[in-house]
Amino acid sequence: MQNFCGKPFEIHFFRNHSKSASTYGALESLSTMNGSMVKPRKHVLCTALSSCAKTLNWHLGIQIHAYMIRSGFEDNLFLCSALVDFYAKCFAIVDAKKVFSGIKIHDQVSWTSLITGFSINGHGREAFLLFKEMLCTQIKPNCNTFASVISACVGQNGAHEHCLTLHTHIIKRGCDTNNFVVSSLIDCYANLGQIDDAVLLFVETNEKDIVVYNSMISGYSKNLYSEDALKLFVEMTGENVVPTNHTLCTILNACSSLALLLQGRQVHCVVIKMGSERSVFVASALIDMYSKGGDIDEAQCVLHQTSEKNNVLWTSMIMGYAQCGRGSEALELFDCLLTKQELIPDHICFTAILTACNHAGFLDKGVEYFNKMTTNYGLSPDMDQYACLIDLYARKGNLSKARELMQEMPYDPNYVIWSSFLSSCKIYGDVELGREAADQLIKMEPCNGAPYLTMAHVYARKGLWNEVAEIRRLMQQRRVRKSAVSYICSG
DNA sequence: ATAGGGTTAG
Repeated sequence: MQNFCGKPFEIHFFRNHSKSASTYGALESLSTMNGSMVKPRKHVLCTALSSCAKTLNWHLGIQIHAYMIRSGFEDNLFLCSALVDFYAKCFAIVDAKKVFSGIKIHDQVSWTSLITGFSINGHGREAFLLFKEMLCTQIKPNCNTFASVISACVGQNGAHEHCLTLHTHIIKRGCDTNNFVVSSLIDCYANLGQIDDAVLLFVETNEKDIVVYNSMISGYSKNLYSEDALKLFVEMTGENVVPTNHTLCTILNACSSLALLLQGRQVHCVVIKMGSERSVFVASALIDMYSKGGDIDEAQCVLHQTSEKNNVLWTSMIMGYAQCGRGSEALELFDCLLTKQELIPDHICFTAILTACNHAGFLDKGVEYFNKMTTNYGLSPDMDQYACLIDLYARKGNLSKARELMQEMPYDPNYVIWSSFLSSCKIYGDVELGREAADQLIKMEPCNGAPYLTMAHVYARKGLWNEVAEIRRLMQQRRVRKSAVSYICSG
């Protein structure tokens, strides 16, 4: 048995993780043909290439490319488009571009394949530029093209303008009722904070599928309209649209952010009805929802009922303990997992355990974990873990050690770090370090009155009335407002 | 025969 390159084919190669029957069939028939020395026809190669793209079967894909060249199929537009798609999906965007440039006469599919390729490889700008280039040709974009180019624009610079331009073209070409296009547009508008535009589009769409609903629900959630997200979820259920795990996660997050324990429990019922508890995504959303809602025992139950546990689930639980002040339990769980080697901790695990130490005031333990991170697990701490440790020292009153760490760490302290440091300076009445922290904060956010007020408080406690007056003068001179938020922030 | 949407956790 020979393959296209003269080496034997490995049959098991075709029995990979392809999900669709057609993918399996295409690869299977290709292997059978190969065994019987029948030359595969062009359309078989085309389907096979598409399957290689879907299953990231690089090895077979490049063999098909080689075979195409040897058999004189190099100029076939169908095969070339499929090749562009294959290379792009396998992250070989340079090869995809090369094949695309070699095509003499393009069609909608070849253009769309490369636009999608740029998009999924994170080159949103190039995707949009290529789309504009396409507009200058005879070949007009269709719904597939629009769906790709819009999702490429999400989060890009100039997304607002691009979205407007695209929407105009979409209406002109009658693609504004296509669910693929609508869901991308909703996502794009929601990411721009233009929730009204997203809603307008949503209500004007007649036969909405689950993805369109999911886009709108997560759009609401992203823009902090969690109540609307929940309302739409209920409405969707009434329309007999079946939620996916993705829907449930989004909805549970909405419940978490509103600390809506009651509604969260109802969603938990839906989760059980759908048999979605096994999804680690759903389980971690549940744990998070119960933790934030204050029902740590229920969070524990969810964790225990989840058969496949991973880092995210464990970390959610540890963070849950940390946030509700059950520091000892957080440490106990973490240590137990390490001993049993059930957890290979990463940066976020350490943030969780350091948060637990911080909330419970376990300084020695905190230092121990912080050091363990590097010595036992080869992880170099990032800003978050430094922030925990610095805050831990400062809250315990060791301000100079905290200040030292801020200088030692390979990052510039951010607003949160300076701000919590200032709070500790206030508690322990350290004028010198407090003044430094306040100066830094004022430099970072000149209009925020909070650091001025905290410093005024520190000075007043020490009876430094001249300094208090100086602060008042500075605030008037710089027109810094004492907003309600500032009062709250200054503690 | 070839191309398309929402990727959900800490």
